[in-house]
Amino acid sequence: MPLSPAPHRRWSRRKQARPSEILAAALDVFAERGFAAARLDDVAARAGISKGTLYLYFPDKAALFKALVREAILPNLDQAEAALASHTGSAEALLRALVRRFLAVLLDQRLIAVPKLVIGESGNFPELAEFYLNEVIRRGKSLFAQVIERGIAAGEFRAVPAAVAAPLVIAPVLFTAIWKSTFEPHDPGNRFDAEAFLDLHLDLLLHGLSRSPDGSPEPQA
Amino acid sequence: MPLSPAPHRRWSRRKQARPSEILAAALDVFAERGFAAARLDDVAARAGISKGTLYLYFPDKAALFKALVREAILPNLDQAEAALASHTGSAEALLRALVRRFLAVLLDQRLIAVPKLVIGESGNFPELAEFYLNEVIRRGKSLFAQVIERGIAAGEFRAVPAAVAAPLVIAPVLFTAIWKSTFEPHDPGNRFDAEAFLDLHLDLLLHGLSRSPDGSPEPQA
Amino acid sequence: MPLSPAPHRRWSRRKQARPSEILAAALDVFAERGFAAARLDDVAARAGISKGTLYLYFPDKAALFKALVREAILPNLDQAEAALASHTGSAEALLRALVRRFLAVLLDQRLIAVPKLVIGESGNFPELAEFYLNEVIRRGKSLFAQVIERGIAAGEFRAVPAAVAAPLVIAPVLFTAIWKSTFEPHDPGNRFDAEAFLDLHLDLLLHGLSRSPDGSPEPQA
Amino acid sequence: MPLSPAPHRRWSRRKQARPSEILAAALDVFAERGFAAARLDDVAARAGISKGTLYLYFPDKAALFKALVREAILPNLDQAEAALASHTGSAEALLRALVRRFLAVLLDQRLIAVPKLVIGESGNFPELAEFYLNEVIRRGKSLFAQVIERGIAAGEFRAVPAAVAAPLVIAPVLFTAIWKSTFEPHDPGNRFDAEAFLDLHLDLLLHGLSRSPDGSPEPQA
DNA sequence: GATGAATGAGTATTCATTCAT
DNA sequence: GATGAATGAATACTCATTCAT
Repeated sequence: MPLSPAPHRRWSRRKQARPSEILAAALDVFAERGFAAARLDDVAARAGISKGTLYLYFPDKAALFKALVREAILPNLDQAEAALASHTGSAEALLRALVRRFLAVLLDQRLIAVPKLVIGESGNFPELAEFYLNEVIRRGKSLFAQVIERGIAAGEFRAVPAAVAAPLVIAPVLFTAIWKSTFEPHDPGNRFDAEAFLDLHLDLLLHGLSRSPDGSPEPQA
Repeated sequence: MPLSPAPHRRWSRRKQARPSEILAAALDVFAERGFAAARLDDVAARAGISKGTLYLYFPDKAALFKALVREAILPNLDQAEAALASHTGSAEALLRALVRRFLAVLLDQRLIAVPKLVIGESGNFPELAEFYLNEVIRRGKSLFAQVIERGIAAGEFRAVPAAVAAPLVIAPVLFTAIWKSTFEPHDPGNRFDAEAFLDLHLDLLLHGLSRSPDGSPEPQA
Repeated sequence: MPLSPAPHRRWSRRKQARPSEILAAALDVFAERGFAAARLDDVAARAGISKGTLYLYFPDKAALFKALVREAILPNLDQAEAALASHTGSAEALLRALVRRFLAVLLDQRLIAVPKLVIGESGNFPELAEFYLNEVIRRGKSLFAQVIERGIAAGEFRAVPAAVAAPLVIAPVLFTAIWKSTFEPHDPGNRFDAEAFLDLHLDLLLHGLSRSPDGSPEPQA
Repeated sequence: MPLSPAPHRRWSRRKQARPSEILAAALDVFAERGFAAARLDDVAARAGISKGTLYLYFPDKAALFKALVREAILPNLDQAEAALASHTGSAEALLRALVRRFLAVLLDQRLIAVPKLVIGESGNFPELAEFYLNEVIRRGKSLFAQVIERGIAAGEFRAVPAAVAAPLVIAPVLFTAIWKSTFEPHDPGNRFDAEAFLDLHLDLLLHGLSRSPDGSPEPQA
């Protein structure tokens, strides 16, 4: 749990907790307003500190943004990589588990706001896009590529190019998270059924990846 | 071609051309900076007019944004719906054609900026998210759902729930367009191979959708 | 009738009528918004012409203001001076008549807006204050002073200094007009009873002015 | 003394003093330019602060205006009401004292600018006119009406309708203050003799109000 | 003459950042 | 460390004025 959404335990030294509290507040505000429209006043107020104190911890708004990306996302990648390393079951089971965990993290921790911010601000903050690309996306893509390769090696999957297939696993997950955070609040009647959507996604995908008993041809790269 | 990227005309009948010229400029600036960080000065400068002239055509920044969505996106939907109505071949061929056309429009006309803007600004402009949801997304989703239903009716596809499957067709296309506009500029070595990616997407998808001769089981909803 | 509040007679040559129509529109707009907040767009729209046409008749906003003062007020002064010259009855009757006429003009023609504008803009347009002082106020004050002097000369009034007393006649009239245009619209329950107010004003004033042999007031006619 | 025209204090406890300093500056600028033409830059400069600091104390221009009305006028009304409550002498003495005090406040503190602003901006800021009507004018009118009623009750004055007569007391005072602030600066030769004017006003008025020994008839309402 | 599209200087307001306390 | 008052650069928006048609 990289961010501390709770007011924090009584006995914790404040100075230790502050950065995380601030980042949690920043995530909220950035998620609601976007980067440019987010006001540091609001971040400070939500973190329960003064605006000046913000600058004791983060030199400027962009640094706050970067720290948020770093602290919010990377631990989840560490966790997923550990899961990959320790997994012993089938590639399909691992793929299903990672996809569900991926979506859960994006939604439960409101972390979907982070890629949305990166996407929205890549024009204004190229270094952030680069950082995100190198530290987050590459690792995530590699993670799923490894799962696919493991499945191919084990004879579970057909020999698709893993680097091309990996984003194909991810895209509907991101789609779901973006949808739920962007459109569902404005679409009161229709809940987006993420379960059914991801079930169908995984079923079609795994069906397509599976070595079919009838010897259906390998899809071309 | 809803936007006129062409520079200027003679010194008359300008009033007709202005709105499109302004919207083309606005698309550029919004795409580069996002909504909140875009300066109307820049839009005006890029359209070759003064700031005041902007306000002769659009009452405020939000209206400019809305008009952009309207004029840039809707004609493409009209076109796609016409293609659906007049298509006589297989559902698969139609699906492949629409997906390619969809991506081409997003990239060639830089229109991917529009959904990115909507996503980034939905917190600040809820009415815009609603408008986009109702006018664009619903129609697009319905379009692909109809193609799938047509395939099911024709016996080409298995009986998947079309409303759930439609976003599954779309997600990788949006992913590609977002990737190419957001990350590829910062990732000079690695070109994202959209061709290969969409080929694999369509192959796996159509494979999964196809009525297998051996009577493989229908995927559960 | 210096201003033309009506759309104008069909047969009138427009070029003749235009300036008056514009000034009538300007009076409306200035009365509603004050000088600085009045928009020439509104004046033009209300006059039924384009903004450019305004500049064919008046070089700038200040000139419009000055012309308004000139055309709206001076004819009424001419009229009042003519009434003074031709009057043959008692000074009291003349005073009463002029006071009532003064108020009626201010209210009926919405001319109260003009002194209000002069008062409000004297800091920004010193020349206008000077013009109004010299062309309007001096003449008005002189007018009432002459009536008082005539009354003194005729033995109707006591020998008060006429130049000091004249503004004393005027002040409650202006007060009434300002009240009715400024506060009565926001005070729906309470109509300001201008009749009773001016009656009391004139009664007390004339009572105070009246020549009594024993130093006590003579009963008024 | 509600406004602090004094320049500055030590470098602390400034937050206390700021609002009054700002309002004093605002009174100056509004008095010179009117509301719409006043620039907040000028207010800030005159208050010795930056433009941004203004917004720390007043949310917008209209709020500055309202606060000015509130802080500048109401204490004087409190004072006058206290004087009325504690006065033990004749109604005439009280009336004379209040009238002189009224004028002195308007001129010494430049407060005449406030009713001039209200009059000039009532079209643009109806709520301000309402506020001024309810908080200032009603109380002021009631104040003078009470003095008159006290005089009637004590047998000093004739039985005139006090609510009608009260504005009659006030009108020449306002006239004087408006004159001195609006026209006297542009009329270098002729000083307006406020002393003589108010003397004559009070003499005629009190003469008219006084119970004449010869039993002259009460003026009709 | 008349129009109204175009202009750009002008102003209210916001907000990231600083710094004296 | 923490505060929050102060700053001023930045920007959306307005409107008097001009001028090609």
